[in-house]
Amino acid sequence: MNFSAKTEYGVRLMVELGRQYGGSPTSLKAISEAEGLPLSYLEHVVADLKRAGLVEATRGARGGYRLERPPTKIGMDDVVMALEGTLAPMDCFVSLPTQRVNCSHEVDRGHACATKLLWTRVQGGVVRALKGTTLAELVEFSESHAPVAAA
Amino acid sequence: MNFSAKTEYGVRLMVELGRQYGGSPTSLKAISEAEGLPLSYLEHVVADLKRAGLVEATRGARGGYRLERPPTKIGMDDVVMALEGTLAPMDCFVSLPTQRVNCSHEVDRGHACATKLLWTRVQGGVVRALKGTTLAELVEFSESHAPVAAA
DNA sequence: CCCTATCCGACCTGGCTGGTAGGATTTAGC
DNA sequence: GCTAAATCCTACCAGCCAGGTCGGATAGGG
Repeated sequence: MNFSAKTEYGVRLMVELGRQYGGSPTSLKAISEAEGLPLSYLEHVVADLKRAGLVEATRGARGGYRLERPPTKIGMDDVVMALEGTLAPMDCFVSLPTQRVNCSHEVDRGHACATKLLWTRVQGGVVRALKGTTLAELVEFSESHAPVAAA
Repeated sequence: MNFSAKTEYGVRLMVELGRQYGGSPTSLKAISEAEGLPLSYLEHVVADLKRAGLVEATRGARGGYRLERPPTKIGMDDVVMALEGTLAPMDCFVSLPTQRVNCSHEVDRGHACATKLLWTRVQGGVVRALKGTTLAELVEFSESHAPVAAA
């Protein structure tokens, strides 16, 4: 069970933007330097976030990115979903837009696949944990634990 | 976020063994045929389960595998952990044997990595979901949903 | 205009996952 | 004791894709 590094980067990026919320847009360059992440890769990451409507861009000089909504209104489930594409713990586990989750090898032979029950519960646990955490919390957490705020 | 196919196979295998609990050992061949999984790969899978003390083997003709404990005493966290190796949602997220979980880039620059809070919660959710599910439940589920028990 | 940004798509590559192969060892049944 | 049916063990392989790079187009501020 592993979230991708892309997701880690994306979350870090969002936290960084959350920290600047209300101010002028933050450039990717600044973020990449602050977090020590490859700039060119961050472009892809932020593209996902933008597509999901979590972030808005200002082009041109002195441009950059800003959050679309206040950090308190951003659930981490949205963020992770945008980056990860899905929250299914198993490939066969597709949750159609309007439907409930369902496993592709539903009743593939005699008996329904038992793993379905398990993955449903796991997914539930993950989603609950993510939904119950807002970006604002992470921002606050990172700030309260900052040891020496830039010497 | 994805569990490996190996884990899926392993869980299916355990369910199959759970179904036979109390009887004579079940051979991998039988399981591979029942579940439509490659026999030679199952050998690797079952090796993990054995190493974790979940399953015991009888060698030789008419041999096979049996559960070490009754299905009601087997939490799915043990099973998945044995197969997956770890339940950390991020690579940097190592839980040392005797210690608490901790992220390798702890206080890697100015501020503690905020993602730690998030991954801790997610992991908690997953572990809770797994721990709260026993193999017995899955066995029962798969049996109760069996439509036509072998025509 | 020029510098700084976002934007966009093509491309590359190492490692990991899922799977195979082959042989050694153990044991039940005849 | 042979043989067949199993587990066991180790080495190998192939494809996929995550993570990362690059080049260039577009947009906007000073």
